Amino acid sequence: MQNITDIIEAYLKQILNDETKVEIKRQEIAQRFDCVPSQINYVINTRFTVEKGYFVESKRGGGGYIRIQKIVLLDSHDLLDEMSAWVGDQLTEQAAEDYLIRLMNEQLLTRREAIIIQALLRKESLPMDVEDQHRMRAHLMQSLLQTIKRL
Amino acid sequence: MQNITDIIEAYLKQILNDETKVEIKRQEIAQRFDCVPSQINYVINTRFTVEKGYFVESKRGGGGYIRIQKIVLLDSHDLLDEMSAWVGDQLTEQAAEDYLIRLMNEQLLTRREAIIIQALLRKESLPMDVEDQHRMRAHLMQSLLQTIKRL
DNA sequence: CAAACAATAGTCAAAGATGGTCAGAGAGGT
DNA sequence: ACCTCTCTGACCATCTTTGACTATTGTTTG
Repeated sequence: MQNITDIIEAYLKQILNDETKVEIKRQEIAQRFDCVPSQINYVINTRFTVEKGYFVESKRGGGGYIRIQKIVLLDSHDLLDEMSAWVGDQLTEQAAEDYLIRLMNEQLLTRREAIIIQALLRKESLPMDVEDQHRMRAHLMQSLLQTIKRL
Repeated sequence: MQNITDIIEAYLKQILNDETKVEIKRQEIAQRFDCVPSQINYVINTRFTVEKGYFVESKRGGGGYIRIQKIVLLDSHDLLDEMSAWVGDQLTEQAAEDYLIRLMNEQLLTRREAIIIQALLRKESLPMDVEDQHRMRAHLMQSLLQTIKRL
């Protein structure tokens, strides 16, 4: 946890523990953490994705900002359908993990269940070329989401 | 106990006596023990395997790391190995179900977990021809059995 | 009001920072 | 000699950091 990305991520998430949203000025944060402004975009693109449950808005020009919000979905059934749409027909290992963590946070899966499924979705469990792995992983995730609905 | 591998192994295990996990930087350790970085991979691949009771995670790039954790093994370890041998590399849907029921009866899986996994092993979840389904199903079952060992 | 200027944020590709793999050389034991 | 385990280094994969260039929005000026 010594790279800037993790530090900035921690900083923003700590704020999000209290507030439901955080609004920043890219340049300001970049200065505070002594990095280039585009670093902030990197943090947001890798740590505050939809898969991880965040919604990001921004505006350029004078008075510009970047706003990050936790997504709160009221109905788990909707969440499952939404996730299903997000997943589509291709899924990387990292994205799969993010979805599982999300399902855990929404208490739709236990930690143990998430760990088991994660293991099944790892590349080592999918003996095929990378393209097919991504398709296979997405397919399994879709089955999972549909199954959870009926549990 | 003169070779570097054994020395590094001892060093890491000594830390693991106090901590439940140890996180290292490959390059750092390699420098401390004056060897090439890939030596560390060798140590991990030969001394900190799942079979020996360790779980290893890593991340590349800036802020990368290698994390080693002790695994608590169940006393059902032997059963799982036996089942693994039985499964082999081909598995029908019915056989998979039987194994899952067995795992439930042994209290190694909850009912919910079994249902979820069964859904993932159904033919509808494995979009490929029957031959490949059987192989894929076996492969996933093997991953499952190995995963249960370290839960 | 339109044009120019200022103030922001976004994109992308290259460079940097790590860890992973693998085949072959080296070492030690039988 | 042969076999197995260890060690090494070239090459690969992945994640992070940086900066030049671009896009958008707000403000000032002619």
